[in-house]
Amino acid sequence: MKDRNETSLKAFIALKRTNDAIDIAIRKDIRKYGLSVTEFAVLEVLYTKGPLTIQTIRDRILIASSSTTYVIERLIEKGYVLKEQDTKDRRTYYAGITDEGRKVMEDIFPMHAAMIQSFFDCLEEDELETLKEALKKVSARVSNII
Amino acid sequence: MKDRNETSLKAFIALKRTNDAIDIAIRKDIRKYGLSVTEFAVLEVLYTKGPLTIQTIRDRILIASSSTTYVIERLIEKGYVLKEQDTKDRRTYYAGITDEGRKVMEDIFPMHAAMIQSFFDCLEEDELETLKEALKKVSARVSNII
DNA sequence: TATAATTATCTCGAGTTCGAATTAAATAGA
DNA sequence: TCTATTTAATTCGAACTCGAGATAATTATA
Repeated sequence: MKDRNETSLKAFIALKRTNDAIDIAIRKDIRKYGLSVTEFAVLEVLYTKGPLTIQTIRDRILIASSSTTYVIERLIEKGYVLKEQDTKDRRTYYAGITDEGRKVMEDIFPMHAAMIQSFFDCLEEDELETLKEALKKVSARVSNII
Repeated sequence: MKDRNETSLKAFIALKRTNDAIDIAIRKDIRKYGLSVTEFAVLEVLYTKGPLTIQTIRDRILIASSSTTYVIERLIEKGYVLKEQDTKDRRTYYAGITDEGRKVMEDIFPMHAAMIQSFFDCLEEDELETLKEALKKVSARVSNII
C-alpha cells in the first residue's frame, strides 16, 4: 500500500497549497475594504448564520479563543459587529453583525463568491461534488482523531 | 447554475476547514520538537528536494519573502539549515538542510506521514485520487487567475 | 448550603506574519 | 560605457496569532 500512502501525502501537499493560494487571493481582494481574512471569515459566518456565541465562532473558524476575542474587538471598533451578553448564562456573549457590517458584506460578497466559483470552474460537476464530499469526510476524520 | 455555485462555495468552506484542522494537528505534533508549522514546511521541502534558493522556498511554501528570510534565520540558529551564496549570481542564496536537520526530519517524518495518512484513510482509493487531482487543478487555476 | 470542578471569555507576552521600503547585484538599453 | 530597470534578499514597523494563565460565572458534589 505504499502507493496509497504516497497519494495521501500528495493530496495533503495539494490541499495546503490550494488553501494558501486561495487565501492570498482573498487577502488581496478584501484588503481594499480594510479587512483581514480572519475578520472577513467572522463577518461572513455572522452574515450567513446570524448571531453566535464567541466559542461557536471560534469552533467555526478554528482559531484560538484569544484570537477570537481580538478579532471581534477589531470588528466592533469598525462598527461591523455588536456583542451582547446572554441573559441566562452571563459568561456567554453573542456577537452579531450590524447594519453597517451587513452593508459591507452585501458589497463584498457577490464579488467574493464569483472569485471562489471561478477557482473551481476548472472541475467537472461530479469532480467538484466528489471534492466537496471528500473534504468533508477528511475534516470530520481529523476532528475525530484529534 | 445556482446549484453549481453553491457547491463551489461549500467546497471552499470544506477546504479551509480541513486545512485548518490538519494544521492544528500538525502544530501540536511538531511542537514537541520546538518547530513551528512553517519551519517544518521549510525543513521538509529542503529534506525532500535538496538545497533551494530563498525565493524557490518562498514559492513552494507561499509565504511573504520577508517571512522566508525570518524562518530560515530561525532554522539556521537551530542548526538545521545552512545558507550559501551563489557564486555566479551574488544576489542569490541557497538554503540547505544540515546533518542535524536531517536527523530531526528522520525522527519526525515517519510519524508525521502516518498521521497524514490516517486523516485520508476514510476515503476510497479512487476518491482519494480524485481529491488529489482536483486540488491540483484548482491550485493551478488559482495561480493562473491571480 | 458550601466547596470543588467546569466552562466561557479575556489578558498578556512572545513569537510570527505581512507589506512597504531598502540594499545590493545583475541585466537591458541609450 | 553609463544609466535605467529589474531582480533577490533583507530590514523594519505594525498587526496578528498562539498558548498559558487569570477572571468570572455556572454546575456538580459533599
